[in-house]
Amino acid sequence: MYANVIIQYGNKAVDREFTYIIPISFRDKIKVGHRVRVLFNNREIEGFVLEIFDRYDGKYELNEIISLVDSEPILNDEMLYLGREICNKTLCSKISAYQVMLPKALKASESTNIGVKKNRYIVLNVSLEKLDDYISKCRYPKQIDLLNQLKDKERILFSSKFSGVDTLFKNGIIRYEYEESYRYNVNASGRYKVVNLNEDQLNVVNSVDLFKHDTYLLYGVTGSGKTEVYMELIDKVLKNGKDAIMLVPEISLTPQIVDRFVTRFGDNVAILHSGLSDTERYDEYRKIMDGRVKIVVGARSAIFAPFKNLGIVIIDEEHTSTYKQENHPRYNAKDVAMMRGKYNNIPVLLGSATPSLESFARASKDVYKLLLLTKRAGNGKLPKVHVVDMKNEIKKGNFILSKVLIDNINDRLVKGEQVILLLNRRGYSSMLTCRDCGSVLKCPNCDISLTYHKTSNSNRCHYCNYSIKNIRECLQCGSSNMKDYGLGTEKLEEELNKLFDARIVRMDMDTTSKKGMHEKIVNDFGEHKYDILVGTQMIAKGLDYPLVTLVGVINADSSLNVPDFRSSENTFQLLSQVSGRAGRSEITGEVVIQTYNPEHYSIRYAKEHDYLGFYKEEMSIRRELCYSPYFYITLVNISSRDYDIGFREANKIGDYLRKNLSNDTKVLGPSMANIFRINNVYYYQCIIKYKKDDKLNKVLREIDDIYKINTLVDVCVDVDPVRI
DNA sequence: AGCACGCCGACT
DNA sequence: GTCGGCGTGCTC
Repeated sequence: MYANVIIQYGNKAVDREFTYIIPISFRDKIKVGHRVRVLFNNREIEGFVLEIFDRYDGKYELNEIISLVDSEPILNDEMLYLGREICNKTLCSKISAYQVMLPKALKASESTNIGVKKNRYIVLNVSLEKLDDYISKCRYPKQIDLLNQLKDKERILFSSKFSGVDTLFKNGIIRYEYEESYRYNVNASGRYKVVNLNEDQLNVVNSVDLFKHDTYLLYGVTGSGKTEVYMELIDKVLKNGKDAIMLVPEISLTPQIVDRFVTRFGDNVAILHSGLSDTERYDEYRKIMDGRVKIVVGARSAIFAPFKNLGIVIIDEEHTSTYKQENHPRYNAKDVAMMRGKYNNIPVLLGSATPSLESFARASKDVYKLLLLTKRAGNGKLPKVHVVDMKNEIKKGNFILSKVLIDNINDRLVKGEQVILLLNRRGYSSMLTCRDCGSVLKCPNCDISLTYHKTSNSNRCHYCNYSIKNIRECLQCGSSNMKDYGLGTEKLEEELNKLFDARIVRMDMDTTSKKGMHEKIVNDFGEHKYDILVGTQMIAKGLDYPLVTLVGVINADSSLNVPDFRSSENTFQLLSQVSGRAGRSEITGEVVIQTYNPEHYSIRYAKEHDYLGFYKEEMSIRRELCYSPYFYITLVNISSRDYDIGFREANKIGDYLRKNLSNDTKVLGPSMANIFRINNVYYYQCIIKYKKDDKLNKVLREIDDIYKINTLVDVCVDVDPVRI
């Protein structure tokens, strides 16, 4: 018997199956999906069995498989299917398609020592008579105490508090029992209660057919109680004896949402997010594998939860780009959800207050089934939105905060209510320029200006992490006449401290990089330890604070000026989402949006809470410019450390695409990428727009094959990119 | 990724 | 003559 094995071994050139002989000793045990140890190129490594067969006609002298790593296969049939589909759709390497589905402890690699934690229990090993006999002769009070405890307890968890336990063990009085334990546990806070659904919510729940595959789009305004709907559906799925996956964006996987699920479903829930250590992640994964939990709540990779009887997949905030992995393999959890939906014949539910144009377009063409929640659950009103034209404010000398916003903040502080301020740029100021020679302080490795961070007194590159401390003089002309431009969260925080006598907390990548800080800020703000929360877009999603009645957006244009065809959509979504943080209880909230483009349609429609209006206008632009959802987009990224080689090869690739793809397919470029140079690597890109092109997959694979052995140029295909 | 094989310059 | 430079190509 033979097995085809795929291994993780550096170069893309070895991303194929290699054949090994299955030794007689485990012929009856080995299955497809098993993790095995093999000798490859004189090194012992791990791989996955993808095929088992009886006859080998090839010409190689084969090695035997050394051993099985685990007693059961790591990849089940569904995962093997998902791996093939992901590889096919995203043009990634085969091995990465399988590895990405697994926690680190279960990946095929050279060595892992992430083990299973076991609890040790002390159990009585002799009859009660013999025990009494032993106690009467024993001179140690601590041992006697322990033995007396064992008289009416089946077992006692081992602890270092005891003494002489090993002596008792050696004397055969007690024995040890071991049991697997899980390191990560969350308990309900008791802050949440299970609420009854209103009529609208019930209608939505009842519209979902749990016994066949369909994709549903739940379009529900902020605060309409989508989470309650999700939980009710999951409850029904559980009652049918099936399991559920619920995806949320990483940054909204806060203790709040976890708490709500644990409150309702207890220890039936596993949590998967990037904050877990490798061992914790492994434990959560094992809870799923072992059937100890029926629900997983998690970020992107939780879509691979190895449930054997999946009943529903729910994707909250479906419009967010975080479901797409931005590095290899570039899979989108939404696509994987559809694959699992079809495979298991179960519903997939996408939910959002601002659905992506792609999803809403599919819903309006009945490809997805549209479900609606048009009212806020507690009959709360959507907040009133003021748009402030900063061009006028600047004339009045208000550079950072407008008068309206200052007045409103003061008003809330007096009333003891809370304020959230969004500024989508971290750091202190966005650039440092010399007033004498006009030069801008730039990253030496990237085509981008350095951001000044006052807390660390350094100028940092947000792309390559380059950092230079304490710049007082211009590096070009030596002048000390330096001026910083642009506004970041640090400077805003400083300004707020000057203007208000309030407790202010800042939440951005810089204040949340330490483990647990994100949760701490979220919790502390929730307990009203602060009055004002300042932050980047990570504050826009999911947070639910009844005391927040004012939301301010400081520079609404920052996401508008990004050169991406989705910048209007992203801006509209961000403004709508952050506005939704205001007035979630009885008190109606207010939102102040500061902008230099008050007439821009994404700001106008966000002001009116008019998703449909925005949708229609944006769709007509997308149609005009041949963008998604009217055309599919695939990006071919070409990068090189050598400017000329990159340019030459990018042009070759552009020509090749134009020559070999269908006539109705449009190939743009190559052009220089948005940021041309990052870490001294030059980036070019070709954009492919198509409605249907049977040749595309084949042509892209050809290009991939040619360049996978080229060490000077890197070619990376991104199907359905979320960013251009 | 490693590691071997292979074909040309400066050395005991 | 040989030791070793790292370019190319293979790994079951």
